[in-house]
Amino acid sequence: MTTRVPEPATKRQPLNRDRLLSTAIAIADASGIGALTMRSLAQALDVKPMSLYHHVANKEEILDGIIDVVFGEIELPPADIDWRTAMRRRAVSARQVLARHPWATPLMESRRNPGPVTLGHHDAVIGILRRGGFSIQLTAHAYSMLDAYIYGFALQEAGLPFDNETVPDVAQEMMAEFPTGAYPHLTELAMEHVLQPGYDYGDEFDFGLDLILDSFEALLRSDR
Amino acid sequence: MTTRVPEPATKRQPLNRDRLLSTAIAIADASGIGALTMRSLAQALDVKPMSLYHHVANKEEILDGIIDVVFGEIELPPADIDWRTAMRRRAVSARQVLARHPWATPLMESRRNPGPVTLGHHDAVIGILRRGGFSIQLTAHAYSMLDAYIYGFALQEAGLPFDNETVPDVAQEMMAEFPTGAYPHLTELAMEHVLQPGYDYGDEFDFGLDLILDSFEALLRSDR
DNA sequence: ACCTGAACACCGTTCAAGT
DNA sequence: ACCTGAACACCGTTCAAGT
Repeated sequence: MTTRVPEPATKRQPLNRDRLLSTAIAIADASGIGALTMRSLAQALDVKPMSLYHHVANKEEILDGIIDVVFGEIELPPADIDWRTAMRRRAVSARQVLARHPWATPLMESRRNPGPVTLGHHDAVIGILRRGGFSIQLTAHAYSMLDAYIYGFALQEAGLPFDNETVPDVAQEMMAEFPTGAYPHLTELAMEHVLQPGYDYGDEFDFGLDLILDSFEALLRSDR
Repeated sequence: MTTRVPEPATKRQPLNRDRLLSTAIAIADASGIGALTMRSLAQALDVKPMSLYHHVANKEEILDGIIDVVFGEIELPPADIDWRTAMRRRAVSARQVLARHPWATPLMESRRNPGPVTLGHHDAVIGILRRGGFSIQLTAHAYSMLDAYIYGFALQEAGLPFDNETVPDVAQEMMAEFPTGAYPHLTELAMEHVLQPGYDYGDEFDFGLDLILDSFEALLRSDR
C-alpha cells in the first residue's frame, strides 16, 4: 500500500528569475546561444513560453541577466593581497569562465546594460590597482589593456575549430585544402609548432599575461 | 520628345556574389547584424529572397563571406619594411576596420571557415615576423598576443554605450542610477578621468600596442 | 542559367482570457 | 499572482515551377 503524497518530490518548482537565468545558461553551454530561444527555455523549465514574460520583460533582459551571472563566476581575489597576484588570479579565472561559456564573450559587445555584479566586479578590480599604487591614468591603461587581452584571447580560443585532441586532424585537413605553395608561413608554423607534441594554444595565455604584468610593474616603479 | 532608351542607366545589374556580399556589409554597417536577413538583403538587391540561393548555399556562407571581405580591408604593409613598423601599421588598420564594422568582431568567434583573404592575411603577417628575425616560438607568441589585443580592444570599443560626443551624458546617466556609495572606484575613475576634457577611449589603443611592441623588441634582442 | 510563388517549420511578442 | 491559447509579423529554407 502506498502512502498518499500531497507534495511529491518531483513537484514542479515555481518559476523564478534565478532558475530562469541558470537554465538559460545551461542551454547555451550545451547547445550554443543560437539554441536559446524563448520556446526552448520554456520547455526546459516545463512551462509555456508566455510564462517567461512574467519574470523578464523580454529576451534582451535574459541576455543581460546571463552575462551578469557569468561575471559573477569570475574570482575576485581578496583586497589585501598584492596587485600583481590579484590581477593574475582574476585574469586566469576570467579566462576559465569564458572558456566554460564560449557564447558569452561575443555577447559582451552588444550588451549595454551592465548588471550590478558586473559593475561590482569592475569596481573591485579598479580598487585593487589603486591600492597597489597605480595613478588614475595608469589604472585606466592597465585595466583597458588587461581586459582587451583577456576578452580577445577568449574570443580566439572560442573560435578555434579544434580542441586539444583534434588539433592534428583538423590542421591536416585544413592544410590539405590549401592550393600548392600557398600560405608557406602558415604551413611552416603549423608543421613546426602547432603540430608538435605537447602543443597547447591555451599556454599562450600565460605568456602574454605575464608580459603585460611585467610591463606595468616596470611602469609603476618608474611612476613613483 | 524623349528618346527611346533600350538600356536605361538604372537597369538592374545581374546579381553576383560580390554585389551580394557588399550589400550585406552595407546593411550590417547601417543597421546592425541583426538587420541582415535573407529577406532584407534580397529587398536591398531588388530581388526575391530565393534568388540569393543561386549565389550562396545558405546564410552561413554569407557570414563567412563578409568576414573574409572585412579581412581584405585591413592594410598589409609591404614586405620590405621593418617588422615593428609593419606590425604597428597592420594593428592600427585592423582596429580602424573593426571600428567601421562593429558587428564583425564578435562574428569572428563563430566563423570556422577562414576564406582565402583571411588565410593570406595571416600568412603575410607571420612572414613579416619571421623575416624580422622572430623564431617560430616567438612568432607564435607575438601573433597570438597582438591579435588577442586587437580583437579584444575592438570588442570593447564596439560595446561602449557611447561615442566620443555623448560620453558625459551617458556616464552621468549611468552614475545617477548607482545606489549611493556603491562602486566608489568606478565613480572616481569616471569623474577624474573619463569625464575630463580631451578624454578619448581610442587613445588607449596606442598605449597598449606600443607596450606590446616594446616587449617583443626586447625579447627579440635577447633571443639572438 | 537564373529567378520566383507558395509553403513549412521555426522565431519573439501581444492580447485577452483563464485559475 | 501566475499561467496560458491563439494569433501576428517575422525568420531561413525547400520544392516545384516559371522564363
